[in-house]
Amino acid sequence: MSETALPGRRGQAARNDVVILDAARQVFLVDPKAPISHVAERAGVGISALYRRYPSKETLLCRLCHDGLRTYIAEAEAAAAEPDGWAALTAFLNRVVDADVHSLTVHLAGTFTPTPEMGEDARRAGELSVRLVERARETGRLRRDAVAEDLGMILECCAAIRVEDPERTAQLRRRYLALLVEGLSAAGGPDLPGPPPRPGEMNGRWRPS
Amino acid sequence: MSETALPGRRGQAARNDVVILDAARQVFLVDPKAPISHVAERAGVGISALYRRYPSKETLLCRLCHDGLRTYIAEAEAAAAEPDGWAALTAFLNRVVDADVHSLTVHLAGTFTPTPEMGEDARRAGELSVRLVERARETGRLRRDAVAEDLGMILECCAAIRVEDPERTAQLRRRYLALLVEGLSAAGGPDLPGPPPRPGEMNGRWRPS
DNA sequence: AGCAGAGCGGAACGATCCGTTCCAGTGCTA
DNA sequence: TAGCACTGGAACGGATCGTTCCGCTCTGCT
Repeated sequence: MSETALPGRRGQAARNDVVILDAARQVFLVDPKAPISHVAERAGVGISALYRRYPSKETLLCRLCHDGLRTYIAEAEAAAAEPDGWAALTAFLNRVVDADVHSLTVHLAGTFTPTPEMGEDARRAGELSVRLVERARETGRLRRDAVAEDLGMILECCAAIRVEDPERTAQLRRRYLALLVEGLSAAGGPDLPGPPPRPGEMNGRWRPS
Repeated sequence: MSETALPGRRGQAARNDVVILDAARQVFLVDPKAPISHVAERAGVGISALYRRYPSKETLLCRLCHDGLRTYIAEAEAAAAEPDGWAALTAFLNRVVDADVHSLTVHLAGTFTPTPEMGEDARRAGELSVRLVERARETGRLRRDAVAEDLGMILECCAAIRVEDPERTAQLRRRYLALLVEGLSAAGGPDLPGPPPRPGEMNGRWRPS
């Protein structure tokens, strides 16, 4: 925040950088197919301001998606520092749901061709998820038939919850995440039906469309 | 099925009636904004065959949506006949998820102006849901802070699960529905966070767009 | 003070898409 | 055989959207 004091044209440009990114996040969160002009309007800038920064819509989408992936990784690494494996898992899920990372990363996939670096990050995210689930299982509070790939599906479920008011959306998502986590912790219950999700099963979207 | 034997032009027309409806369901399930030509292709008929039956795309969408609503009601009434309240609720949820009714009814809302009859049916569906939850609560297996409106949200969660293969999609949905139901049955656990969903809170879509 | 140019707003363009209409063909049915 | 219900699919007109372009402003440097 120390550079918000920058005055003049440079300052406006620097401010626009973040304003545009914020607006894009909000707009594409609500409608992944929104036209680029909506982003400009929401940001209160002209279309030129967008095209000065990103050579195409695809580039902007890619940036947004990659940012989301990085947030996911950061939260996973933060959770890894938590000593209790169960608390680490639940805190991680809550943070990721609150940050609305999943909508951004997943609902945008398929609208652009991913960079190699993103593939690398996606793999790293996968590894961290596995580790998180392993540690949670070791505590004995996680049901034994849960797998790492369940995390993505659970996040997908929560991302589906959406109402007009963003704050209320967050509240409701926490409610159903709690329900799902309660289900995850049922050690005594019956096994979950069906074969669990396989790695990469949900990623049909990642081929360039 | 007794009329599939009808030969000739009349028979083709009768067969096309159901083929078109089936195709429309499949297509709009995957992409609610799909063009009408996709439906025609999937059905293996020309566009005229569609417009002979429905005066506009909106009419077809409305029909699909209303059919889904009726299925919901039918399943709810069937569940009401089940003597055990908990079994009634879980069976109902499984049937509705399997029938993929929620995607049709909800993801299509807002793309047309609902008929008064649909409003009536929607109210009836709401009443049946309340009754279902009440009976399940009386058995003591349903957590006390669950409300009828939770059902819609749970269905929304399940509808969010979707992979390429429809059969596999159904399997996975059952898995996460089981997780959610397990959470619903946790009588001893902590209360769910946040205020529960209010009636009509999820229905911002029902205004004509 | 004056100027080069970075940065900007938004109109204009061209491509694509999609709902709907229209017409010529086909094979029952009477 | 004449009429007609039904059909396939081309054609049309309108809307949408990504991108380009042009004229303007205001800054930072000389």
